[in-house]
Order: sequence, then structure tokens, then C-alpha cells
Amino acid sequence: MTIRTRFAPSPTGYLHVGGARTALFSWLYARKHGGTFVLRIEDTDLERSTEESVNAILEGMAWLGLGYDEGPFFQTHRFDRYKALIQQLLEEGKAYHCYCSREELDEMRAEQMARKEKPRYDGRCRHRQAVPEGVNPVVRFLNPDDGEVVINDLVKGKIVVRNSELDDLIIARSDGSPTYNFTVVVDDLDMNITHVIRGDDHVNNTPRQINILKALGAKLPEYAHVPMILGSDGARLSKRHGAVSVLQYRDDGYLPEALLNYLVRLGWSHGDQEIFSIDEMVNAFDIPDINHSASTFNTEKLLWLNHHYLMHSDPEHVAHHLRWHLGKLGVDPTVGPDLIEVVKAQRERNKTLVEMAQASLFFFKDFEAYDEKAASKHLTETSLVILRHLEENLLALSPWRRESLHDLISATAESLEQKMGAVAQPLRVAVSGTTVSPPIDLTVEILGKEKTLERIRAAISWIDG
RNA sequence: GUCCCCAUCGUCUAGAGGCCUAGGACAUCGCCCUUUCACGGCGACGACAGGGGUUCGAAUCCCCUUGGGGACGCCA
Repeated sequence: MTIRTRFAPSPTGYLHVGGARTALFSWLYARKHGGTFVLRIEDTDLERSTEESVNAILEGMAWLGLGYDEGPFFQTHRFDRYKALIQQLLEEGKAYHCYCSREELDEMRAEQMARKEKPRYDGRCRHRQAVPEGVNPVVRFLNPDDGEVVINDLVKGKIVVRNSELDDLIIARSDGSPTYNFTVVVDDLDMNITHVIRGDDHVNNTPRQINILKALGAKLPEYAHVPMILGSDGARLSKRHGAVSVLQYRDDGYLPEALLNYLVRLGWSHGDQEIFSIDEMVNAFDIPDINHSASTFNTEKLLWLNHHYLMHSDPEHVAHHLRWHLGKLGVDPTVGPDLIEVVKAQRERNKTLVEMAQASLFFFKDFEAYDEKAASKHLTETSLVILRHLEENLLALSPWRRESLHDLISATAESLEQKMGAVAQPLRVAVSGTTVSPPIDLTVEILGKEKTLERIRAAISWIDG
């Protein structure tokens, strides 16, 4: 049997990290088994679904590199199919029309709550005789009263729910449009999904869906409910915990492989291994290794992973992403030093691409002002002499190589009876505007002779006042 | 409130009854390296929620308590 998994987001917002992780797990499981990964857009809520959200989701998936083999399928394109099956259930007496008004339902729920009961529909329209005039009814699924539903969840194990806990859920709204619990079932069935991997906020829906599946005479898929991702306060991860949108992480300077690596280790582990390439994930991933409990999203660790990938990925790959961020900062990366050299020089001191881009700005355009503290400490009367010597020596230097630059700078320090730092720091501030940069010889090499001399002269005249 | 799920360092986790004096990673804090910032190296701090069982033996199995999360929509 070919494994078929799916990711089925509803386009009512961006792709968030929780969804991305379920998508990743589904994707990994399909890849591992040479199966098929399906993308399905659950847009039955016409009110809240937007095209922007669809695009944001597709863009997020693409950025993460989670390619799908089939889809995207849109539920709104399948309404005829749902309607036909709802009609079938009505005819078979497995569903019925309900004419209850919203007010009536609200009242019923309020009463049940007051009685400390779980609010649920009491089935009063099951045998309704008089049909009220001018009311468009909803369709409810006739849930069994007795017995229980058993879910053999691949991650949580056996879960038993009594049918008496369930009620007759609405499968078609009064406008005729089908609702979520019905459309998922039909789609998973029609799309031959073998493994439903989704967030465990769906466990409560599963018994209802199983009952619908049974009413349709269908075979059940395997279920794997993965635990939630929580925010730092233990509540479900949401906007107020900071960035939750996958694309926000892109914009904040994370590499997709870092996010993926972080997400795969949230709720899943493979011994003590922390770093996983995509291939390693695919090989190592398995559903029984998924945790049972929710986990808390921790940006610090994500940052560490991002830094790791910045340092250990192919510099050309990192440069590709850096180019995008430099572009966002208004830099034309085609004029200036080789981005790959910039990446190699910067990667160990930046945790995000945004930081790297900002710290590298001075390679590509003149800074507007010196960092105040840096200038007052290092661009002084004393450093004037040093900078003049450097200018003179550098002017004569050829070739412009890191090694020769290093020799020149230390020779300059020696001749002036200064420590290395006393020479390096004024030079650093002069060329970069700040006290922080890659090793000074490397910084100057990358900046180039012309720019370096230009900036030393600017610093000299700045000190001269 | 009712039902469902969950419970190891601050966080992510290893742990399938003896290998546990509970391991790793992030974070934090020291020290070393050092021309800045970093990287790196070494080390420190730090957890089995509580209580009952079962067993020769429990972080691991069972029960209760507590705590947390989820669900209870003409949302998905």
C-alpha cells in the first residue's frame, strides 16, 4: 500500500509554525515511505477564507521546501461531491434536517451549562413533524446514541469516546454549504489518504469523523495526532507570543533549514541528535517517536540552529539568502564585494541574515555617521597619527591580500610602539563606522583598497574637525 | 462545567523495570583562546509534580491527587 498523507490548512491567515510542523511531519512520513503528499486547502468557510491567505500558505510551503505531489485541491471546487453525499445520507436516514434557530440553540446551550453539562445538541429535530415555514434548515448527521468509538491513534494509543458524549453535528449549513467535519472525511476518503497526521486539537473531532466514515461505509485511515506547540506562557502559540508566521521567520533572517530543523525536534526526537539535514530527517523520522505532550516554542534554540546553519551551510547558499535581505535594505548587491566572501567573513558573528545584512552594509555603501561611542573612543588625536601612518603604508601596499594586510598592520603597530588593538580599532571604526567587524585584515581586504583609503582619509579629516 | 489528552533540568529532549550517582542540546554563569565582536575549547548550575500501590528492584507499570493543554460553533 502506498502511503498518502496530506496537509489541509484553512486559508484564514498565514502559515504558522504549528501548521508548518504538522506539514513537515506529514511530508517526512510520505517521503520516507516513497509515498504521496497532498496539499488541500480547506476553504469551506467562505466568509473567512481569502486568496491572500492561500498565497501566503503556498509561499510559506515553497520557502520551507515542502513540495507537494498532488494539489493544491480546493474544497470549494468540490461542493457538488459533498452535496451528493449529504443527499445520500439524508435518503438513507443517516442525516436529517434541523430547523432550530440560533436563538433556540443558544438557549439550549446556556441551560446545559447552567446544569453543569457539556453543551450539545439534544436531537430535537430528529423526529420533527411540523416543518416551519420559510426556514432554510441545516443538515445534521445522525450520530449513534449507544456504544463507543475507538481511535487507535498512532501517537497517543487507544482513545475511547462514548457516543453519548457526541451530538448530531451540522454537516451542511442553511445555505447548503458543507462544514469542516464532513468535508475532511469526504476528502480524505476520495483522496485515499492513508495517514491523517494533524494537530491533537482534532482528537475530539475524530470520533465524529469516524462515525461519518462508517455511515459512508468507508475504511478508516490511520490517525496520528501530534501534540500542540505552546507559547512561553504555556498557552497555545499565538501572535502575542511573537512571530508565528513562517514568512515572518524568513523576513527575520532565518534559513528555512534552520526552522525545519527546529520544528522537527519539537515533539520528536531521534536519540540525542540535534542537527538533521533534510535527508537525515526523512530517514530518521517515524511516528512512534513523536512525543505525547505539548512543547514550548523557544526562539533561543531556533536562533542557535540558525547560527549553526549560517556557519556550516555552503556559503554560496547562504549568500543567496543574504542577497535577498540586502535587497530589502536597499542595497544593490551586484556592486560591491563578492557576497560569498562577505558570508565567510561574517557568518560566525551573526545569528540571523538580517543581522548579517546590517553588519555588512558598510561593505556596500558608505555609512552615514560613526557610532558615537566608537568614534569618541577610537577616533582621537592619538589615533590621528596611527591613521596617517596606515594611510601611507596602505597606499603603497600591493598586492591587496589579507596576509600582507595583516603584516602591514602589525608592522605599523610595532613601528609606533603600539599594541595591535590600538591600531586595529581606529582602523576598524574608520572603515566600518563601528567597533565590531570581522578580523580587521579580512575586513579591509574585502572592502578593497580604494574604499579603505577613502574612509581612512574621511576619518582623518573628521578628527581634524 | 463536561469530555478527551498530557506530565524528566528555565526550554527542547534521552530514557521501553536493573545499564540512572538520570544522559545530551539551548539558555545562563565561570575559565581558556583573542586585534573588536564572535567562533571554538573546558567546566559549573540545573529535573523524574505529589501521594499511594505492584515488584527483590520503578523516571519507567497501575491508581488517586495536583497541575497544564485541548474540545464542546450554521470556524477549521
